[in-house]
Amino acid sequence: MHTRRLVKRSILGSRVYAPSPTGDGAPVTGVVQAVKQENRDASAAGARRSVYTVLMQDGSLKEFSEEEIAAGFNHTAAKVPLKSSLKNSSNGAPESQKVEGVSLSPETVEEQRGVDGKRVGRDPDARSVSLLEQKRKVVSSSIDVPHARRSEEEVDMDKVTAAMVLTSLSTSPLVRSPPVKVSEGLSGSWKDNGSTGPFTPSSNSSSGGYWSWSAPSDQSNPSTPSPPLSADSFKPFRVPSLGGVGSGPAGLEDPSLEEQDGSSLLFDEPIPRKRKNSMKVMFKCLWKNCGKVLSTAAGIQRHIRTIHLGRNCDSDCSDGEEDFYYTEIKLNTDSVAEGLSSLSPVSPSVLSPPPPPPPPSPLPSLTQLSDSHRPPPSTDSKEPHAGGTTPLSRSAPSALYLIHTDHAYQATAPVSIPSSSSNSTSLASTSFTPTNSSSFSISWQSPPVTFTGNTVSPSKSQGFGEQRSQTIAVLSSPPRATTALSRKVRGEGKKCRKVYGMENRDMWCTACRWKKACQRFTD
DNA sequence: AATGCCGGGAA
DNA sequence: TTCCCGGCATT
Repeated sequence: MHTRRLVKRSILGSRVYAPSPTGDGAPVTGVVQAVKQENRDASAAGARRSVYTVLMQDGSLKEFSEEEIAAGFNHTAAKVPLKSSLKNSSNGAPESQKVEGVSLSPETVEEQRGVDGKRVGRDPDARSVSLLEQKRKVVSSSIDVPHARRSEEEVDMDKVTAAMVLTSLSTSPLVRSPPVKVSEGLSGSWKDNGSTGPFTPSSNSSSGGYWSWSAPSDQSNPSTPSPPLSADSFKPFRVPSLGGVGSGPAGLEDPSLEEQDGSSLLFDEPIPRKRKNSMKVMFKCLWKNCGKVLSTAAGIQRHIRTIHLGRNCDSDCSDGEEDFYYTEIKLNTDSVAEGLSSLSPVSPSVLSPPPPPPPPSPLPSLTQLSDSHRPPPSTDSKEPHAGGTTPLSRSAPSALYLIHTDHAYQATAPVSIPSSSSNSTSLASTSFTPTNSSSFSISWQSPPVTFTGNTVSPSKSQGFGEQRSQTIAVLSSPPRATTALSRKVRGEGKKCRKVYGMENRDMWCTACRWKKACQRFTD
């Protein structure tokens, strides 16, 4: 109760704009010294008015009606009041309460507030009496409250701004939430956040801290972002307002956060983060000259199964191999068609036009590519881009590539290596100097243009390995006997454990989970 | 020390 | 079969 009341009072002392006394329309600023209620009798009803006594800049006191200064409130700083009003409303404190505090029927004030969201005065006549004094008292006494509110409000605003920032960032290069630090080095981003401090209520840093689960506390363990932190940051806002513990809110957030974490975790090792768009999710067939894009996973799977794998049976006979040949892509806007055409072939970096934002992601990948160099790059090179899931899909194709040669897979020939497309290409083209093989690796990458998640069901992946091996065997014919017996030589490629990390063990292929030879990232 | 995975074993 | 894990080979 008290709090509430105080809050309302906070109006006093607020700076407001008021119509110029001269009537020329130029607003003047002043500080609210007191508020009077008129027609109290109307009390509950609504139509009451309040008169604000404002101390003008020139030292004079003037009275203004609510309407007269309302604009001023909104424009300028009436932050505090506004907030408080919000809060109050949420609390739902009835008017009666107020009354009790004051001798009068201040409720009116409350009502007003509710109406325009401004703050209100609180008081009745008594207050108006010694404006200054009262004001001071009020302010000082209620200082805590107002502050709290204020911070809350600010927080809210921060939320909004944070959301906006995130939104904008999401479009930008990096992926996921961490985007905040995009500009900085990938690695650096975490650090910075930490150093900066998680989230400071008062500053806008909240945007950063808020979303960046990069919680500082966890710096030591980058791989495990700390969702909790972010969750905590919320609490302050929500919980209080709700009054309840807020298990509800927390619960809501956690899930999402967790998801992010999961994905983020995947990326940790490779670092590459992909931007996450809010766009459309499509599934693209990675089969060599296909590039077909469908809007549903089921559809693409069927397509692959029937068209490329030549299987007639339905999903039940699917061993998951299809997963390997398609990838989930997010299209920024539209240009789906375009993307498709270009995608299918591989066009080295050049084509990439589709996703404007891709630049960032590519870079990382490029660097990595260089490392991996060599033809076999297939497996490694991808990681950077795709991050979690992608590797899977890509690896398959790539592997086939290498192996084979007579198969359709390989095809990637740069069908359209067009000149250079424009902007997007820059990134790829520039850094892309790696070996000749590069063309291959890239080709795959380009498709992923918008790669993001993956999530094709992980569970299936398992089967894929088997098939793949079969295919290979066929292609390569007799030579392979060697490996079969004796222990497999340790594969060079990354395995599920490495790619996903222990934290995401559930994302490993079953073989890896069983400590068997990895079926997903075979060498 | 961390990985990858074979050989076994329990459910 | 599915799921695990001891333990050895590799890195």
